[in-house]
Amino acid sequence: MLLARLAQVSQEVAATSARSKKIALLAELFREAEPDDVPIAIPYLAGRLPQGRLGVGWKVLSRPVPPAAEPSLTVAAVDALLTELGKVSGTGSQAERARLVGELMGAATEPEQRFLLGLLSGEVRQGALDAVATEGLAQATQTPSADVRRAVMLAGSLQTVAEALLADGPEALDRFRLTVGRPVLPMLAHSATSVAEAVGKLGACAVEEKLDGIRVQVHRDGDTVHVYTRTLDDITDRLPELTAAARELRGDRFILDGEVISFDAAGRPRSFQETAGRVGSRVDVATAAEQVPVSPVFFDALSVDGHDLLDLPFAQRHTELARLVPEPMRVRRTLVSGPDDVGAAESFLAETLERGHEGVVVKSLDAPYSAGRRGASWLKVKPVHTLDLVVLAAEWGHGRRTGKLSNLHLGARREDGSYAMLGKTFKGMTDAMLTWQTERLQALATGTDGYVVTVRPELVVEIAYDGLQRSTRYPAGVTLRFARVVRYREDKRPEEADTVETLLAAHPEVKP
DNA sequence: TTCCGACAGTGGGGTCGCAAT
DNA sequence: ATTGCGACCCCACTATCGGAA
Repeated sequence: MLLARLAQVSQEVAATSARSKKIALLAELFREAEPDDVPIAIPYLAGRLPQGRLGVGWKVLSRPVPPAAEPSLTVAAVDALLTELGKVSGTGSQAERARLVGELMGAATEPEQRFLLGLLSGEVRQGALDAVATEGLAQATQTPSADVRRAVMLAGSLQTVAEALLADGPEALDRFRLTVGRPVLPMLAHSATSVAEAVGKLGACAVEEKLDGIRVQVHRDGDTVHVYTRTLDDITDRLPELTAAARELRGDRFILDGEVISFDAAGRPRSFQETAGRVGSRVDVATAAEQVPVSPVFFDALSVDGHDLLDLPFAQRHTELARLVPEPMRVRRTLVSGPDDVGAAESFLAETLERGHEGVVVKSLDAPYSAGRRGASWLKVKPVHTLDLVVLAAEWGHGRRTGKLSNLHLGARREDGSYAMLGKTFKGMTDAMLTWQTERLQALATGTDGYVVTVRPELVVEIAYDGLQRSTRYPAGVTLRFARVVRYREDKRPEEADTVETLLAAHPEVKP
C-alpha cells in the first residue's frame, strides 16, 4: 500500500466531523489493506507509530525539506525507515537521526509530508484515535464492536488484535483472555465536585483515599513479578520494593491494581514531585530507593489464582483483594450505604486530607472492572482552590484554536506592585471566552514576538487549581498545579488580585 | 425530543536521562 | 559541567457525535 493512500484517507477522516463517517472511511481502508500492511496501517490511522516514540521531536521535524513530485513511498518502506531510526535512537547520533528524517521527508509528496509530520509529532488531528479506529476495525471485520473493544483492553494493544482479527476472523478474539504477565488497560475515574454529588450518583459505595503517586498494575506468577504503569510500560526494575512486596503475599498468581507512593519518616505522604522523581530514576535504582523508598497501596484485584475477576462486582473483587493483601498494603476506605449516609463520606474525606492525601475516590460496589474506560462508576473528589490573578501575556493557539489567543500567562501581585508569573493555562475556556479574550487582549497588547503577545496587566481572571508545587522555572519559586480558568473578573481591578504572599501563606507545606 | 456517555483536542508542569555544546 | 530535547509521569476542561431515555 502506498503512503499516499493512507495520507488521503487521513485527510478525508479529518474533513468530516461525523464519527460514523470517520469509522466508515477507516473500515474501508482496513478492508483493502494487505496482511503485511495491517500491523502498520492500523496504528498509523489510529494516530500512533508501531515503534512507539522514536527520539524525534519538534526540533528535527521543523527543518523544511523539499517535497517529492510523485508519490512513491510504500507503507512498508516508511516502516522500515522508522524502525532504522528507532535503532539509531538507542545508540546515539542526533545528526544521523536528522539525516534519516530528511531522507524520508525528501521522498514524500507534500500531503505525505503533512501526514508524516503529524504522525511523528503525535498530532494527527484527524478526529480519530484508537477508539474510533477500533470501531473501524469492528466494521471492517463485521465483528461486534464490544467484542473488539474488550479484546483490545485485554491485549493492551489495538494492532495485536487487528492482526489476529484480519488474519483469522472473529474466532481469533477468543485468544485474548486476561493473562497474568500481560498488562491490561487500567480502569479510570471521572470527577465529581463533592462527595455528596458522587454518593448521590452511585448509591451504596466505597469511599477510598486517593493517593498522589504513580498508578501500578502488579502481576505475579510464582517468583516472576512485573510492574506496569498506566500506559502499560514495564517499570519492574525501578521498583524492587514492589517485587519484594508481591512475593510476600500469600497467593502466587495474581494481578493487582494500586498506587505506588513514598512516605516520609513520620509516615506522611511525600509530594508527587518526590515520588515521581523516584519512580523515574532508572540508572542508580539502589541509591534512589535508599533515599526515597516507595510502598505499594492496592485497591483492586483483577485476577487471583487463575480466576478472572474483571466481571465480578467491586464488592466481590475487594473481598478477594482482602484475602490476599494484608490491611497495611491496602488503601484506607470506608463503606457508605447511600445518600442518607453522606456525612460518613464527608468526614472520611476530611480525615484523608488531614493525613496529607489528595482526596477520595468514590466507587460503586456493584460495578465490574471496565478496563481502559473512564467508567462513571469511579468518581474522584478533590478540593479545589481558587485565586484571582492577572493576565500578563497570551500565546496563539494551534489546531482548532488557530487564530485565537489561547494559553494565558498568569501573574500574582508582589508587594512592590510588580507581578510574578505563576504559570500558564489554556483550560476551562469556552469558544465564546476564546473569542472574547482574543479581542480584549489584543487591545491591551504591548508587544509580540510572533507567538507570545504581552499585554498591560489589567485583566483579572479567576483561576482554579489543585495545589502549589515547587518550581525552578518561575520567579516566585512555585507554580500552580492544574490551573484552569473559571471566569473573567471584570469587576476587579488588578490591584485587587491575589498576592504571592497570600498564596504562599495558604500553602505552608510548600517551600519555594 | 432531550439527555448524557464517550472521544478527541488543547495543551499545562516536573523529572529523568542522554547527546551536544 | 551545563544545556536542550524527548519521553513519560501526573492532569482539567470543552465541543461534538450519536445512542439511550
